[in-house]
Amino acid sequence: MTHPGAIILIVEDEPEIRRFLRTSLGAEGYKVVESATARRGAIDATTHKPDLAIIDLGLPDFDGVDVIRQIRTWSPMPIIVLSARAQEASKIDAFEAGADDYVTKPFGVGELIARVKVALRRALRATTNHLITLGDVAIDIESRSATRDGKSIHMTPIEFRIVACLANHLGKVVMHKQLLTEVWGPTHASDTHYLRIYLKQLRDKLEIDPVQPRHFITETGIGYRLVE
Amino acid sequence: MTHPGAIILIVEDEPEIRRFLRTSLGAEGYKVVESATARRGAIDATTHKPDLAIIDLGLPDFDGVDVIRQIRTWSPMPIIVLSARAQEASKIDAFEAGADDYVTKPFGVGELIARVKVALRRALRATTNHLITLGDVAIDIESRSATRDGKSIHMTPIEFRIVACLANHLGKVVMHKQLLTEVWGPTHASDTHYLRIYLKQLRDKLEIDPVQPRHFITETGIGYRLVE
DNA sequence: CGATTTCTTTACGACATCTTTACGCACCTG
DNA sequence: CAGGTGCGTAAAGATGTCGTAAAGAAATCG
Repeated sequence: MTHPGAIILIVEDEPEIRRFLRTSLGAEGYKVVESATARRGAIDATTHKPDLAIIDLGLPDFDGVDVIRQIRTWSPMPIIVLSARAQEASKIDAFEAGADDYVTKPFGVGELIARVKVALRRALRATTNHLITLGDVAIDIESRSATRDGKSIHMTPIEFRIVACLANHLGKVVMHKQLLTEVWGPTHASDTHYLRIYLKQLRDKLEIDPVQPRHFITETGIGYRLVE
Repeated sequence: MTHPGAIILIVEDEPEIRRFLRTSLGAEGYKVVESATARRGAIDATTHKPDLAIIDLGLPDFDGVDVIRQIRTWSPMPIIVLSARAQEASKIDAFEAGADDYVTKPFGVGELIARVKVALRRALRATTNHLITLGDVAIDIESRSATRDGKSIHMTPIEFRIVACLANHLGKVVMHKQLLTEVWGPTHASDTHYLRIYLKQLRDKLEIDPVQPRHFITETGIGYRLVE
C-alpha cells in the first residue's frame, strides 16, 4: 500500500455504500471516518483531520458542494466527489467549488481506490521528492517511514503530519497558523504551544544534535522551516 | 480564464477529436500543441515543455501508457488520459503509470475543461515565487527567506515586513509614515527612529558594503527606497 | 478489559526580538 | 560659528516567544 494509516473521510448518506467503502478502503489499510450528513461531514473534517475526503453530492440536509466549499476555506486536502448526477453541469460546479476528482455512480472499487491513491500521492509530494535526507536520517513521505542507518525510527501520526507539511514546503517557512490548521484543524489555529512540544519530539528523534537543530529551524514569531 | 497562455499538449490520433479539442481549448485561451502518434507525443513533450498533457490511450504505434511512463521519468506535469476504454483495469494501469486523471469517451467539453483547470490550478500552486535579487543576495518574499550564495540569512518578523513593504514598491520611495503604519500600525506613525534602527540592521545583513548602501537608499526627509 | 502508546495540559527558565535611551556625525540655517 | 535637524550607530532594558520537563487524560492495541 502506498499510504499506510492515512485517514479518509466519507460523507455519504446511503448506509450500504458507506459499508462498502469502509470495507474496501479498510482492506487497503486506510483508516475510515464516516458521516451521514453534510453538517456532520463538515464537523468531522475539522475534528478528525482526514488526509482525503470522499463526498457524496446528494445529502439529506445540504448539498455536498457546500461541504466542499466549507472545507476549502481552511484546507487543501484532496476531495473526491462521488455522485449519481452524471450531468456535466454538476461536475463543473463541483470542480469550481474545489473538488479534485469526480466519480459517477455506479462505480468500480478498483477505480475509486486508484483515484484515491493518485490523490494521496499528489498531496504528499510537493516537488518530485518523496525522499528527504536529514543528515544521517532518511524520511520517506510516501511510505510514512524514517530510518537512521537502516534502523527504523517510529513517528506518531501527528509527528508525521508535521513533517509532511514542512516537507511540502521544503526550505520555506510554514507559519504557525498554517501548520496548526493543517495538522490539528482550524479550531486549534492559535495553540502554538502544541508546536513547541512536537517540534521538540521531532528534533529528539531526527536531529543529530537536538540542542543545535540544523534541519528543523524555528523562525521566531513566524513559524518553522525544514531544510535538508 | 484561470491560466492564460498555458501550453497544452494533445496526443491523439483521430483528427476530428484533435480539431475539436484545439478549438475548445483555444477558445479558453490555452496554446495547443498536437501530436498524432505516441512517438511524436513523447518528443513534443520534451521540445514544447507543455504545462499539461492530454493523452489518448489508443494510439497507432505505441500505447498511451508508454508515453505517460516516458514523460514521468523527467517531469511531474499534469497528465489527463482520454480513452475509449471504460474497463477498470485500463484506468488502474494509467493511474499507476502516473496519470493524474482519466476521462472516458464520449466526453463533454465542459467537463474536460473543468478537469484541465483543476489540474493546472493544482500544478501552479507548487511553482509560484516572488524573487528579488540584491547583488549577491536573493530574497524570496513568499517563502520569507533570504540567501547569500547558498547560505541563508536570518530576518526577524519586523525586518522582513519592512523588506516586503519596500519590495512592493520596488524602485519607488516609500514615505516614513507609510512604512511605519504598515509595519507598526498607525499608533507609531511618527516614530521615525524605529526605521533608522531597523534599516541599519537590514543593511548589515543584506548589503555588500553596509556603509555605502546600494539597495536600501535613504531619501532624506522623505523615506526609503529599495532598488535592485 | 488492562497495558501501552499517544495526546493534551500546565509550569517555568532561557533566549530572541523589540523597545528605549544615548551619543556622534553631517548638513543646513540664522 | 553656534545651534537645530535628520540620520547612523551602539548598547542596555523590557517584552514576548521558545524550549524543556513532567504529569494527567484519552485513545489504541493485544
